[in-house]
Amino acid sequence: MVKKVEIPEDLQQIARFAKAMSHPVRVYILKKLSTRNSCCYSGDLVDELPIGRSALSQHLKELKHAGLIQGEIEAPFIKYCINKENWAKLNDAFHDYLNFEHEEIKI
Amino acid sequence: MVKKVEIPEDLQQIARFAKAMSHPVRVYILKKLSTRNSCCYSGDLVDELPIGRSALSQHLKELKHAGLIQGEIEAPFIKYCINKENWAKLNDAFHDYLNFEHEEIKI
DNA sequence: TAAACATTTCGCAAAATTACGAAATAGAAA
DNA sequence: TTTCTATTTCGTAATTTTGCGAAATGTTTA
Repeated sequence: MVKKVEIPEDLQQIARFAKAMSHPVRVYILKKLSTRNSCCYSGDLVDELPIGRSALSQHLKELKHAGLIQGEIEAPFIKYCINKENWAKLNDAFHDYLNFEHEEIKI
Repeated sequence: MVKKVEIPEDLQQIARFAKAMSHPVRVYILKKLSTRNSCCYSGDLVDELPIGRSALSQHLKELKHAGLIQGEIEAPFIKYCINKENWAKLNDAFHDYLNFEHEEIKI
């Protein structure tokens, strides 16, 4: 008897978060913004990273769309910061998914 | 003065691990195999999951290629298990990357 | 107002991902 | 040996990802 399973929402959420982190540039940006609550401008990143402005812009858009960062207009710049609430959700989700305690089941 | 940065290896590794986890089916498989050191067959998975055999096979191949699972022939089946060593590396990498302690810098 | 600046959006192309069914492979059972 | 079973590989197609340069947007400065 076959019992097809709808993949649980928490695992689907892990996959969405993982997808947001599946490119080195996005991992770099998230690391930078999540460390010491720092923020930065697109221009800072384009100077550091080995990609052009429009490609960077798309990565920022994707992270924004995933809810992991947010941009605040500080003309003529846009200041990007981590979205603390959702970053915490990502942390919690991975914490639950991975077994950091490495607990062994003891009988 | 522009200082282009080569993205550090540890962040690139996070991106590779995240990519392996960027599809719900693969998240499901890793969860299943990493919990209670269980192993399973391709046939078990294809009965549970909403994809066909060949698509599943490709996901298994991808996880194998990422080093996260390994297959052992147990004819006529192939028994898939988590690769404990690399799964531990993934755990450590995410543990370092994410800030699970949520420590605040206190002055 | 015009020129300069920061960033995004558009249009495009190359490459990767995802999925399927058919065919291939390999071992087990008859 | 032939047949069955479990799984993978192949060929193909649709979709997504990634990146670039050019053009557009909006703001500041001259």
